[in-house]
Amino acid sequence: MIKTQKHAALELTEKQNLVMETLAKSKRPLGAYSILDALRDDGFKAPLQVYRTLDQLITLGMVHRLESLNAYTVCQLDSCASRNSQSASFVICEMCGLVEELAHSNVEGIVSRLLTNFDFRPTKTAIEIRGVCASCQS
Amino acid sequence: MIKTQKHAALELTEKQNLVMETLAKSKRPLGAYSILDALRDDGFKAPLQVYRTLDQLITLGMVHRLESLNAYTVCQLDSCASRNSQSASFVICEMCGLVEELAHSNVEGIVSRLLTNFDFRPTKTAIEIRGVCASCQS
DNA sequence: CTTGAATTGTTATCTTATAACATGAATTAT
DNA sequence: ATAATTCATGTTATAAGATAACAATTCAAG
Ligand SMILES: [Zn+2]
Ligand SMILES: [Zn+2]
Ligand SMILES: [Zn+2]
Ligand SMILES: [Zn+2]
Repeated sequence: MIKTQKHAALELTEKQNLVMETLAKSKRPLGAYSILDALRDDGFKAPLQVYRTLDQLITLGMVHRLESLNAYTVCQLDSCASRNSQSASFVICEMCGLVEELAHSNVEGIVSRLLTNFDFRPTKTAIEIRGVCASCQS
Repeated sequence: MIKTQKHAALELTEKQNLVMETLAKSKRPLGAYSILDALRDDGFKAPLQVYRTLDQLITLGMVHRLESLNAYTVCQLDSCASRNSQSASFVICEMCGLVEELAHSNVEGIVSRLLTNFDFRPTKTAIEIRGVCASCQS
């Protein structure tokens, strides 16, 4: 085959594209069952089809799971997909639901500083800062 | 009444004490249903009794929810209860299940630095760093 | 082809969490 | 004191999230 492995990895399957589009269209993170409902007419018939597709996209660093919401959102950065990053940091507005991803570069140093006294090798970091966003503070 | 409000707040109800003891006895975080099973003979008959008690203890800053595990653990610090802190940071070993809480003082500055460009007022921060602990690295 | 591995589909089930309503205790008003 | 209101707790039912187990399909060697 002619395609490089990396190139092939970037070509998403039909199902992966459908989930990406559904998440991208939504302004808010979606639960797996909301995604399922949105894609009932597109070949998704059971939760597992959604969960498997989400797992694939998460492994690619294109989707993240919001742990404190049990919900999923498209990655807002370039750096995650390019490094297949499983780690992501978010601010989440409790009033309007806004979710914004924090740049990777800011987070890395911070994590290692947090761990200075903790002989601990991190593999996956989840930072979720909940509060009130700029426009909801008025 | 003679007791100050603060004093009263520190006196836990029977149910709160039972949940605290159950969590403290366990070396690992527990799910709500595990707590329920452990306390079936002590008056807990439905999930909601556990969830309501957990909510109260979380509000007091004595228990934290581990978002990435859907599980609950006793606070390991003094600072959380004294300030009713809802925010907590943990390292979680993926090999042995060890959970260790990171000191509040280290985290606060870090969060505000993360938010320097993000006109965002944080109310509750969850940091969960997964990886491999010291003893599991051998 | 045939076989075995990997992926996908399907059903059933498990875990986690909350809604809705009932009951009971405590506080306040008449 | 008793009725009315409020607040906490109990109970049942159900929603929402996730996975186990197995069947069907695809696809690449041999
Ligand atoms: Zn990302
Ligand atoms: Zn907002
Ligand atoms: Zn704590
Ligand atoms: Zn360990």
